[in-house]
Amino acid sequence: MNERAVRPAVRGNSNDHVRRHNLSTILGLVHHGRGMSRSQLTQAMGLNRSTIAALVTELVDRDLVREEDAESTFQVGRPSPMVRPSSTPVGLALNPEIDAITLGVVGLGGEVLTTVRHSLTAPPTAEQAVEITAGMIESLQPALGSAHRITGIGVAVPGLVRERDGLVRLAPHLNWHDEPFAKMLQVATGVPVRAANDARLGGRAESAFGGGRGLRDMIYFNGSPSGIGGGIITGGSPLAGADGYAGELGHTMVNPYGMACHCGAVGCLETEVRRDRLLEVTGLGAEDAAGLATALTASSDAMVEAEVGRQLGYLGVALRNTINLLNPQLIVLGGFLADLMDADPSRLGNLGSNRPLAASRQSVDIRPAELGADLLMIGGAELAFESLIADPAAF
Amino acid sequence: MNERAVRPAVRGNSNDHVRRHNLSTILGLVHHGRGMSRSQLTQAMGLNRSTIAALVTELVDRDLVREEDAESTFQVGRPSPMVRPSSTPVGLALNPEIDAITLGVVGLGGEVLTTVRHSLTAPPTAEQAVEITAGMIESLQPALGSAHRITGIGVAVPGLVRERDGLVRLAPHLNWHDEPFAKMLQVATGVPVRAANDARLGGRAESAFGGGRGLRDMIYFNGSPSGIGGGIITGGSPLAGADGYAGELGHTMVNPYGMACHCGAVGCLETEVRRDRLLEVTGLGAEDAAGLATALTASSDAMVEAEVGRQLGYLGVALRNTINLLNPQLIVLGGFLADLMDADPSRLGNLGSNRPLAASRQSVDIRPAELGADLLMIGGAELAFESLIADPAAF
DNA sequence: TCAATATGTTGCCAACGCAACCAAATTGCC
DNA sequence: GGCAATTTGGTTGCGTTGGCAACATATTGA
Repeated sequence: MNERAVRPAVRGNSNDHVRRHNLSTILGLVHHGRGMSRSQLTQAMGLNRSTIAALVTELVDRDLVREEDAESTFQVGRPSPMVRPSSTPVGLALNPEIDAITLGVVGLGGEVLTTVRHSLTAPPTAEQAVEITAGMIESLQPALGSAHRITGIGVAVPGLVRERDGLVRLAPHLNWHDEPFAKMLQVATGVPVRAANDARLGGRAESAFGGGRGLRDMIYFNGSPSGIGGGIITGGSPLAGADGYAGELGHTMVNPYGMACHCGAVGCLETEVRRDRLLEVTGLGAEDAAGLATALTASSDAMVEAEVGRQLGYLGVALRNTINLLNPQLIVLGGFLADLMDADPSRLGNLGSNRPLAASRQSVDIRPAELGADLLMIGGAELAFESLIADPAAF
Repeated sequence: MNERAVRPAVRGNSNDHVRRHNLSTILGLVHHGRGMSRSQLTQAMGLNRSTIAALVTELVDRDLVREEDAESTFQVGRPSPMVRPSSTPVGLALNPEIDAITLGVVGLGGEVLTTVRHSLTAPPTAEQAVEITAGMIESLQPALGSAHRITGIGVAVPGLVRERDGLVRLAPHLNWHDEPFAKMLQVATGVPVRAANDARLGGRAESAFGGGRGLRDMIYFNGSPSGIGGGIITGGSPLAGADGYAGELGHTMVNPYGMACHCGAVGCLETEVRRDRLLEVTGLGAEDAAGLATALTASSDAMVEAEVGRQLGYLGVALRNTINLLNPQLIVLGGFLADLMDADPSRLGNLGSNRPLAASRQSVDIRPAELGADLLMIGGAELAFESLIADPAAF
């Protein structure tokens, strides 16, 4: 709650601010809870019943939430109507990758309505990605019809993104350097665009709708074919850092005698813990990656066991460091890191020679991710909904 | 139904909260800025002049701030009076150590008014520390007189502290285990007590009044005789983690083939980067520690150079990890880590094989601490003032 | 049937911050 | 020295918001 001198604490009419804050809080609760009864809202916010009623009515009028008949709660008393997200506002989530561009239509409440995948034969330039995306949105328009309203586009970029303005500083696999992607796409589509690192958005998705629901301090580790990234949630909100680059868990030093990383340093987590090596030792191809988890647990091969042990050891170092540094309640492992954990669940449970401080260790749980393929769509939509939820009355 | 008794996770906002928030913001600005003119407050907060006037008047009536004649600004227009922290409210800062207990009286604005040091021949038990502290406060009372009012006590503990309730989980050098120190001291003195890790409080002090003034994302590394700790500020407020244990930078893994740490892990930063080794190679005793900086820079001894290089290398690993993880604007080195940096300033400037990601590296500055001996007194007082600043009208 | 727990609606009150006005104080130009 | 321009302080009345109380109503379970 500490306001800093550098930024105005309050702007404009503060009566408006109260209203805005309350509308925002209700919409946020309904969005992240996928629906709450009025009495739950009243309790959660500590406001008067009549105040909640007035606020909910305004959100209904603005077509941002709708009220449904009460669910049977088997409780004494008059049932409280459910307040659910309206299906009218939708956020678009975009994920440009080397072999495809994926676009999702996501409703409030984090429900993925549609996903469209545009396959590519070569990594797209930023210009191509903008053009293709604009076309995909164009072709979605009839399906969306007038029943939906697009609130924004959230782009999950496999690279470093300056979140302030959506400048892609570096996306090595796409070979993008300093591309003002958010601005380009906004000009092309006329829709507000925000962009962020993909793993960071995955973390937001797991925090909002996955294993981190309701937790204030969690860390998401994402293992992708091209490396390891992460997203940190502290105090209930995503940790961005000065420019939005925070969460680069893949570049934690785990082996001083390890290989040089493409980032210029030595012994980074992502040079030691790699999906391709796991596929290699299990004899799988990149196209069989879905079977990696079963292959790892089923295997009794010594080579496989050794590689799994080696990688889990390095992962443990990174876990220990982050637990000591951030004292999270939960660590969520996504992508192939979840497969790796499944291959020897006890190993990460007691971190052996990588013991975090006992007190911090006691309060943390390490679990695989709950959200699956839709992770980045949900995370991207969080970005797309952000300004709507921050100020529902402005829409 | 009395909702105010409970503290729900998400709170709504009401008119009362607006007032409280605005009073709090003004008092926080005046405290951290050590005084601001009314017009500056108006600009910083974006509120109406008359509103600021009413708020400042209330704070003056409550004897939390005072108004002084305007300073000459050489600007056209009617001069705006300076709003400065009142000298009435004082926070007490306590720092129990193995060889002494230090108690400070600190005014709003972070001004250390008095410091009393009680030397010890043996590390105190928690009970002894409480007793001694109560006596020290008692003997301070006449000096304080009725002109000052104690708002609280903030304890800087060399160990792990659960910030929620001030339980000292482990203070190895004091040999305290699970001591409810804050509660004990509160019962003994009748004054609200909060406790936190010493390095975390050092970070808050540097953030509020040192090199981190006005920055939203910074990290403080503290090198003490007994180890390395740290404090993290993100988004303008201290990062606590689930229980307040966040910031244990001393237990970052920097050398997998290093020594076993007392924490149970191997190769922690604080087992490799140690003040006692620096004193040893420079031929200094523990009592000459103040001369360490000059000894290190003056020395041309190869042994010294090698040890400095070795320790800077390991420190670099920890810096790289935290920069990649948290993308701070500033890293402040305190204690003997500042001496270490001074011995070879260029070394940490370009981190060599410990290169953080270029984008994150560009936005970070690495500097020695600005605050000296009063660091923990100022940091402790921040804790003591916290509830006052959060709700000035309650006092 | 009654008690308990909800919601809906209405009217009133207190509090907040703002706009508008006038007064005051300082700088800079003539 | 005088005057305009500029900036801020002081005071008052206004609009908005949320809290609260009171009463009617809906639903469940004993």
